[in-house]
Amino acid sequence: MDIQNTQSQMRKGVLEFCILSIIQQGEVYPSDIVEKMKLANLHILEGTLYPLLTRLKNAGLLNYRWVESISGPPRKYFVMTDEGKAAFGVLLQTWKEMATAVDQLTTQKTNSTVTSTEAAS
Amino acid sequence: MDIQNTQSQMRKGVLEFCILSIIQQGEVYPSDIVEKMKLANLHILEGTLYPLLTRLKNAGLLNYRWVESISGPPRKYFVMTDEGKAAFGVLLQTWKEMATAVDQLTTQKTNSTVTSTEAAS
DNA sequence: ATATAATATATTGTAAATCAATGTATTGTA
DNA sequence: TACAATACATTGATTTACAATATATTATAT
Repeated sequence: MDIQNTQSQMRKGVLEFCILSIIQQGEVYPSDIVEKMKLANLHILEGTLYPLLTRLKNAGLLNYRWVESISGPPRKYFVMTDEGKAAFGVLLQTWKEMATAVDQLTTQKTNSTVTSTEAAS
Repeated sequence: MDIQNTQSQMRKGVLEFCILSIIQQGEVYPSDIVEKMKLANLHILEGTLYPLLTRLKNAGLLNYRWVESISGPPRKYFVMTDEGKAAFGVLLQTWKEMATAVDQLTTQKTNSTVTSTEAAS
């Protein structure tokens, strides 16, 4: 239990949301996603990404198509389904609301000490 | 794998950060925390909160003191340690950076389709 | 007095998900 | 022919939130 753990927890929470966002912006294959996430300082490993994409695909939010590559094996390019787009809209709203709530919660002023008399209520 | 799961993941990620924030604002006991989190639409259950507080206490970020209550058993009021305040400062910075990164990532424009020729690089 | 309700701290077992490590397959290059 | 690079994928371990339940204290109702 250290700070780094809490920091990574924070990043984990938005992983799926960010990945859906990246795919919504255009077709990508897993390495693209890793790279884009890295640029946003939200690192994700392949061992995390592949099962996650499979989950999202099985949930009907994503589809993929094979695209041949000259420099290696074929790639799975992922695209959003209509259901995925709708889900992303919901998550965007959730994110905005949560970010607002967290900002409010974390920028309030300090309170005073509690006495045992006040603890009576 | 549904949207609600992703939503709750998102909220989980900021749990510790928000709880540290609440305690930093003044002494509270667990029920206070549950209530304040509820007001921010970030629900947390006691089965989650107690182990979490114990973890934070063992990590040296929190301390507590017993305060007698007239209406029931004594309460554990939690306070931040100096180490906890420092950790909260770091997390606040992490949150701000992450929120900015996520906002940027999720408000970009849509790209075009990838051709197999472009997949050569 | 005794039982019940309310409050409060705490633990246990389960399920989900990330990560590190590794595996499998394909293509290009030495 | 062997090796390196690229890419998809799985496995085992660890963490952790949750639901359910346990334990204890105080107030209230009968």
